[in-house]
Amino acid sequence: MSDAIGLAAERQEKIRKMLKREGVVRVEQLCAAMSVSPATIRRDLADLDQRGLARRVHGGAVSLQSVLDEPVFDDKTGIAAREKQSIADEALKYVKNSDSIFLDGGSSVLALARLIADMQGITVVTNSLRVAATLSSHGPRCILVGGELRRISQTFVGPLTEPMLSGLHLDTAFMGTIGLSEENGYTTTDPAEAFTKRLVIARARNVVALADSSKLGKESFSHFADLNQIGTLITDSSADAAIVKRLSKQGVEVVCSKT
Amino acid sequence: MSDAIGLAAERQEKIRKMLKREGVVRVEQLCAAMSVSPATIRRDLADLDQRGLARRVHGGAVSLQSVLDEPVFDDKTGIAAREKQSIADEALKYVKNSDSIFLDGGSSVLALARLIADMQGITVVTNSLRVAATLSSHGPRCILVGGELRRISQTFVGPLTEPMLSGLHLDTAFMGTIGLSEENGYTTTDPAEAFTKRLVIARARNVVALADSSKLGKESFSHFADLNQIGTLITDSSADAAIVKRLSKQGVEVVCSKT
DNA sequence: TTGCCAATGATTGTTTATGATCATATTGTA
DNA sequence: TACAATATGATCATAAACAATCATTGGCAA
Repeated sequence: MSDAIGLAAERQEKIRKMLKREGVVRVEQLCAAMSVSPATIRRDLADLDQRGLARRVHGGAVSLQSVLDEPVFDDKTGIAAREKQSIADEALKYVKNSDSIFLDGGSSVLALARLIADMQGITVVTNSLRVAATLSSHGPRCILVGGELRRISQTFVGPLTEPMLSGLHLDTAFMGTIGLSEENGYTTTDPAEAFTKRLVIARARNVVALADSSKLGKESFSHFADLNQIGTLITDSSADAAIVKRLSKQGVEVVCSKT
Repeated sequence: MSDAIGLAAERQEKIRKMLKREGVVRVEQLCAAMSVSPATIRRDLADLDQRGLARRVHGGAVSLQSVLDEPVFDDKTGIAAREKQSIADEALKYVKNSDSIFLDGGSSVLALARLIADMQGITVVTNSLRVAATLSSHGPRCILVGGELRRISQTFVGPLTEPMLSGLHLDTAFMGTIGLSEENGYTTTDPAEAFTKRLVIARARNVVALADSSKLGKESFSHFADLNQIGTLITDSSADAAIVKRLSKQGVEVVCSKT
């Protein structure tokens, strides 16, 4: 009370300043700096995390800025890493021995690629530089579909992928997506990316979509699949139950990984 | 506990920094740097490995960046990186604006790719994972020829490359080689690798071979080009003068980079 | 004043991170 | 090859941080 900082907004502003300056703050440190209890600081941090102004970690919080100065791609993997990991764990059950599978460039799919790096006896076809790099030193047979490098997604896309894909047979294709809505189905940002996704879907016996719950109900620019073209959707347990139910009614097998 | 770094995120950030700077870190070294137990460091490293931000190895971890960027596989011959660099410098003179060029998987060629990463206005076609990784964040247009991953050379090879290459036009192809002899021409270790090299040569208007002096007079298993199929050979100044002279007489333009 | 409300602090049981121990696996060396 | 040295993963105990709950405080209006 003596020199305690009264207003919540005032404290949070100060926390943000410290975060910006130091990158990391501890609960304990903040308590001392503002003469308030740990409970209050935790509430403030939870609030900041909720509003996307900081990232809560055990013991304190870290600046989003320090996460953001890395390549665009790594951010995506960092943000909902836990959900993506659990989605990947679930997806692994759809990989059978001696299958040939396709992995595209989504971050959940990349998490799956890491699990697959320890397998043998399957064939991985991919258009993702990151997947190929993950499997570069060891892992199952790896075939990369050529094409033009799209830097933002680190994938190879475009019409050049066609002649190569047309010669391949795929058991299961695992695909990420940017948006998934009941009206427009599966959508992504780039037409060239969508083109390649459509080719893959056409050649795969089964298609499994990996989409964390933030993708549900979203729409992006370029359509690449209708709902009924993709047999299985794996998402996380935070998924909106109403949407999941309606998708199920439309014949999509929806799997929610446990968090 | 005294000056131990408290937050896991903070430690991992620091580990990544060290990895970026040094390429390799050891558990012991990290324990000392942050005053925590080996168990904690191992957990951090396992976490980073899981998230694809580092690669765990016995005794510590290595940077993923270095795995893809560093030409670790070229010093069995004892040829210094400096010579390969000077060969690459020389080769750069054969790249003209608005060209489309091919870069294969040799280590001298990789050195050339690093120089080209700062250029614009050309198109790079490659079958090398390392070249693609080098150009992944920025650089000229990059097209990767698909195929099956050959781990030892980190290239994509085999019959699958054919449909893709057959649609492309190449101004200049820059190629490494394992052996180069007057009797057998250019040779490499792997038939699948040779197959792809032949395809490229057939589609390129000019071919420039990059071969450090240790390759001259050597022979490997699989033939991919006759001497007269490759117009220019760039080697280093330690090259055997007699061989160089005889090659020149056979119509090959031989360039020796200055050390 | 009285009563209400929002914010804070304290208490509780639970979860998470850490370090120590030990059996096993890996690496380097004779 | 066999051996020694080291690194490792698994397990457990401990301590710290946590979420949930409830009590307290102080401000404000009727």
